[in-house]
Amino acid sequence: MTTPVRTRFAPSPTGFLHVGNIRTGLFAWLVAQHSGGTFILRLEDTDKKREVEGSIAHLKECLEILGIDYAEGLDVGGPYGPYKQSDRLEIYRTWAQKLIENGRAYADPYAPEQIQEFRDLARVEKRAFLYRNHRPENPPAWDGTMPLRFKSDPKAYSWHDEVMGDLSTGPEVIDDIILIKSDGYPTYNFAHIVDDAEMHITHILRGQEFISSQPNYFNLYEAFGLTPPIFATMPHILAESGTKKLGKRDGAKDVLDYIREGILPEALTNFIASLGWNDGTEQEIFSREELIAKFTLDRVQRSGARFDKQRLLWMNGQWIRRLNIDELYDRTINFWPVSAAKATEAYKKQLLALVQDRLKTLADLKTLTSYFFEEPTPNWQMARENKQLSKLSSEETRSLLQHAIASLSDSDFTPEALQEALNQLLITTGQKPGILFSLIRLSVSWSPFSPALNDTLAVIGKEATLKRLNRAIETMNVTIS
RNA sequence: GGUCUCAUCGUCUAACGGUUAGGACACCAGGUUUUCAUCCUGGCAAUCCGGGUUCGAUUCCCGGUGAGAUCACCA
Repeated sequence: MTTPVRTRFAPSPTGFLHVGNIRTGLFAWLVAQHSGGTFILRLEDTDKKREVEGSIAHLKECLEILGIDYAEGLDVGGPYGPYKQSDRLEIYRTWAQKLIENGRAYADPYAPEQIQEFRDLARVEKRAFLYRNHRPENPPAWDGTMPLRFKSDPKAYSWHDEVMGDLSTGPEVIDDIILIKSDGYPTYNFAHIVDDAEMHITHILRGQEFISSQPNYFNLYEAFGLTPPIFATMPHILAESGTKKLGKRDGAKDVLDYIREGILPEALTNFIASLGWNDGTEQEIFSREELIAKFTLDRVQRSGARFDKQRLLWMNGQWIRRLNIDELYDRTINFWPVSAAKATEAYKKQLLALVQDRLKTLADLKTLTSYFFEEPTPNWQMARENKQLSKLSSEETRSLLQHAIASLSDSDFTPEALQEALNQLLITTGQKPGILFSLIRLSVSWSPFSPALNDTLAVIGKEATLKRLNRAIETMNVTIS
C-alpha cells in the first residue's frame, strides 16, 4: 500500500511566468498525473514588496492554456486549505510557537545594518556568512516586531534526490534561518515546510537554486519531528546566449508571449518537457497523453539545458502539420491579416490547406496570406533582385505578361485547368518555368513566396488574377528607372 | 573565498564497461520538372584534460580544468 502521490506547484505572484517557472510546474503535474495522484496549486505570496498586480490572473491563464489542471488548490479549495499563504498566517504562528516552546526559535535582536556588517566582514575574510556565529546569548522575548529565527543544530546530511542522485553536505552549511519576518509574514524556508506537511505533499520538485538550502530544511524537519518528502531538483534552463540560467533579467519571456506569437500550447508543452527530459527512445514529438504515460523523474537530465528557439519553431511546425484543417482554423482566429475580416470561413480554410506546410508559427499567416485578401502593391524591385527575372529585358517581361493574360483569359481557373494552361504557356513562349512562373507568381502576389502557382491563381480567381497581371504591366515603366 | 552540483556534435540528447559513439534541431548539397515551405536522400560535426581500475572505458575511482548554484527580513 503506497501513499497516493501529491505534488504541488507553488509560484509567487511576482509577475509573469517564464518557461523556467512553468517547467517545474509541468513536471510536478506530470509526476502526479503519471501515478494517478493529485496536483495542487498553492500561492506563495509572503513577499508583499515584490508582489505584482495581475500575477494571479496571469498564472491561471498560463496553466489553463497549457492544460495544467488542478483539482485542489488556489480558488478551487480542498481539504487542506487555505491554499494562499497570506491566508495561513495563524497556522505558521502556531507552528512557530512550538519551536519557541522547545527552545528552537528565538528573536533576532539585531538591526539590519548590524547584520550587514557581519555579512561584509565574512566577505572580507573570504568565508561564508553564518548568522549562528553571532547568535545572541540572551535574546529578548519574541514580540512579533523582530524576525524570528530558527535555532539550528548543525550536522552533516546525506540524502537522495530523484534527479541528482545521492547528495551530501557538512555541518558548515547549516544556519539559523529566519522563520518569520518582522512584517509578520513567514519566509519561504519556513512556510513551505509547514504547508507541504499539512497538505501531505509527497514529492517536492524545485529548481537547482534550492539545493544549497536543502540541509537547512532537513534541520527544520527534524526539529518538527517530520518525515521529509521525496525531493527532485530540476536543472536550470539556460538563456539562449551566455551560460546563465534563464531569468527575467536576461530576456526570459512571458509564457503567454509564445502563445501570442503563434506557438501552439501542445508544441510549447512538448518543447518545455523535452528541455531536460527524454524517454530514452528517439521520439521527439510527445502529446500530453504520451508525456503523462512516459514521464518519470529518473530520466530528467542533471545538467542545464539551453533554450533553443530554432528547435521550438521546428516543433511548432510539426504540431501545426498534425492538425486537420478544422482544428487549424480554430487556432488561427486571432492571426489573420485585418483584410481577412470579411472573408468567409470556407475561403480561409481553403487558404489554410495551401499554407499549412509553410507555417512555423500561426503568426506567419499574416504575411503568407495577405495578398489573397487585398490587392498587393506592385514592387518591381523584387523582380530586379530575383536572379532569374533580373535577366529579362523590359520588352521580354511585358511580352511574357501579355501572353499570360491572353492564355489565362481562356481558362476556367480550376487548379487542373490552370496547370494545363500554364504548361501550354511554357511551350508557346519557349520560356523556362523558373522564369515564366516566377514572373506570374510575383505579379499576382508581390510576395517573396507563395503556394504552388496553379493553386494560388485558382484561389485568387480569374478576375483578380487578370487585373493584377494588367496592373503589373501598367506599373512597369513607372517603377523601373 | 566557503559549500554544493554539473560536464557527449554549435544546440537538445541516446548509449544500465565491449556500438564504425545513435537520433533530433541548425547548417551544407542533391531530389520532389516555378519560389518559399513540406517531404525524401546524403554530408559536416562530439565523449573537457591527466592519471588510475579493467582484457576493454563516454560509462567506475582520483586529481585537475571549466561552467553553474548558493552564502537575503526573495522565492
